[in-house]
Amino acid sequence: MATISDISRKTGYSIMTVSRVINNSKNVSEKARKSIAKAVKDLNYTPNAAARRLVKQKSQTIGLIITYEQIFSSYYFLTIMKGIEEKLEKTDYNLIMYASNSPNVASESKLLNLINQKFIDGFLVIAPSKDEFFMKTLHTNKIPTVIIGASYPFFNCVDVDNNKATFLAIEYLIKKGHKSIGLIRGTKNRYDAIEREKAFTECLEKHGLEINRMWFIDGHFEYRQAHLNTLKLIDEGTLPTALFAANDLMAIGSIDALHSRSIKIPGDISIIGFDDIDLAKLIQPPLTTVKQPLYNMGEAAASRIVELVETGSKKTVSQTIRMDTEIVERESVRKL
Amino acid sequence: MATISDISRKTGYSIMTVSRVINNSKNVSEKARKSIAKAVKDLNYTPNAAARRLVKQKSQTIGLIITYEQIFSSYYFLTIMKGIEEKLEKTDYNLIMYASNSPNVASESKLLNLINQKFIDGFLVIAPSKDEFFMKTLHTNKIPTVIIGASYPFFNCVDVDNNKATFLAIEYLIKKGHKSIGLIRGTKNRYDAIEREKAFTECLEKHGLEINRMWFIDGHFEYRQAHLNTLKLIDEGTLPTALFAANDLMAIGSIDALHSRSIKIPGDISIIGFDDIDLAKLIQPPLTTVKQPLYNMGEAAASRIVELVETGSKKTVSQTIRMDTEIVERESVRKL
DNA sequence: TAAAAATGTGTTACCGTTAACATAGGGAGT
DNA sequence: ACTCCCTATGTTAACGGTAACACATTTTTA
Repeated sequence: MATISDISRKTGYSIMTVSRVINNSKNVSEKARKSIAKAVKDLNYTPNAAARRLVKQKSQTIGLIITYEQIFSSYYFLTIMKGIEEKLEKTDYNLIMYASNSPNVASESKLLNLINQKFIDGFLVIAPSKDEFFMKTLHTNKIPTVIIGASYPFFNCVDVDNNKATFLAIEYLIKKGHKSIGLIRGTKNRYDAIEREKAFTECLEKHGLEINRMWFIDGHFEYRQAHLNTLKLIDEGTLPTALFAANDLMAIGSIDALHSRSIKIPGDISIIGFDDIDLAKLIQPPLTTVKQPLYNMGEAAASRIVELVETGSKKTVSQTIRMDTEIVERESVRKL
Repeated sequence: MATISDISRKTGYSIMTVSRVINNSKNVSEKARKSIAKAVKDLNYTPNAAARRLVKQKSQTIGLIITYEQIFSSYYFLTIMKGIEEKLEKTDYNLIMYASNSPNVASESKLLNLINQKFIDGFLVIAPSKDEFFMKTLHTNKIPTVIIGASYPFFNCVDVDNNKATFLAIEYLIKKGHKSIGLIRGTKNRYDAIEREKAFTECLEKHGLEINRMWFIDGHFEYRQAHLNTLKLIDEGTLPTALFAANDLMAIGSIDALHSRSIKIPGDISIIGFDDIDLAKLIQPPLTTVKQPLYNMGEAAASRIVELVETGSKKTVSQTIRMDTEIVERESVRKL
């Protein structure tokens, strides 16, 4: 592989001038710039990352921590990831994924080593659950970190206002004339699930509607659990006229279950989701849902972590960026 | 962060002796070793990865490429990954995950840069599909690579014998007295799916049993597709007495569908899976399946890639390691 | 007991890049 | 014409480690 000296030798310029061209510094003549650029191309040169890291004392790479549960509810996570990747692509930063829960990733010492060895400069964490042990490590060691999809105290976060978004969904249903509304809830130890469930009951209370615990379906943010437990409700209980699912995957699981029992959507029951994953518009009927700008959240988080890393996280005050949500009206909710 | 010179200064030994202790070289006195080891601990020293990479011209890291489909069929992939991680943990190598299909990962140039910049030393790829574009790049550039869960020509692979494993499953069903057997097939462009389907028809032919195309259910290796399409078969067709699913996730999707139509397993229909994922033993009835030693496959692949990277892949001849499979008898198949 | 080998330790150069400083030449201002 | 400053370029010294070699000192071998 070609090095900076090869370019230097080939063009007759010193390595420093070559370095300047590569780094787009100024004070380089147009002539030098051209000649060196050509040589870079001809020799197919790319800067040696290790050498750069060594001298810069920075790795120019961001670690993305995901937990196993995320991998399961994959659309959600993939969309965010895409936003992160494409934003980072425009900067000088690389991305490394770490799957946590596996015994040897994200352990306290591992995490610190990554930072200390200048292996990575900062972390992005997608929707950690409430009691995630490594979050404490991240916090006490002041490691540059941005969280996506959860509003963790003391951290930089990119999140939606779950309360507001849930009110949006429920009041939409109410406006459509629904008075009996059920909830398909997410994983119990996740912030988003907790906040949405809380907002759900608050909203119903506020509008003086009955809160019927029978209509709380455990979905764990998963397709299968939502499906199975919806079936159970159908077979053993009575149905509300509308259902609010804390994510789209569960909404879809529920819809499939309803269909398999010949229950029409939205004819017999309406359903609204949360997220607006790709699948939402592809299923029958297309799913009405609360859109989270997942892709943009990924982008925003990427920008923020780069900012933190560049300015030094110690100097900046933690802040949480709240993204807007909106109802995407499709065909799974009908007016009563 | 402490460096090797800090240790040197603190202990009075030269940096070279310190380096020797850190790398467990011999020709170091017990006294020096102890004194330095203590200082290492006291100063919480860890070697700077960038400096090492620079001088060694190696990154000591392996890239794991997974495609988005893998993320979906997550148990399979996670088990393999765990094997990889835990094996690599015992060596001096790090692991970086790359999710392909995202536009900016695994593109030709990106892949080459990773290698050229000494950012990673070699790749591990989990079950790439037949026409995966980056496999060509990997091959033509002679990049150290090991494939898991597919037998790609010209590559180092760790795989099972899908033909043999499928025969095992089908002949098990036949031995139990089944004569009408259906297939839940996987994603069409994946080697494992293709091989298992081929073996399925061959085995039926060999035993003079009818091959009924109506009983071929498309499952795409996914829970939901298998579920939906099983429902379709139940509602619109007749059922065989047994079903062979090309992976467990589909078997489970199918079982859930059957159950929701009050069809008893194994009473009314038997079903056998493939993989032996964790969920297999947890569902009702516990799933009889062909066990793939996924964890061990991950381990074996990790060992192999390290071997390739250390000895230089040019010198070694490609080989595919075949792991054994076995039937795990549980309760989803009954004797007719 | 002298020569050879093994052991423990240090010195130096280098990996590829960038930061900081140095220098030479050309224009502008007075 | 003389200083002053800007522009383009080069030189040197790091960054933190390892390899190769050198050199005592001790141990083994003949």
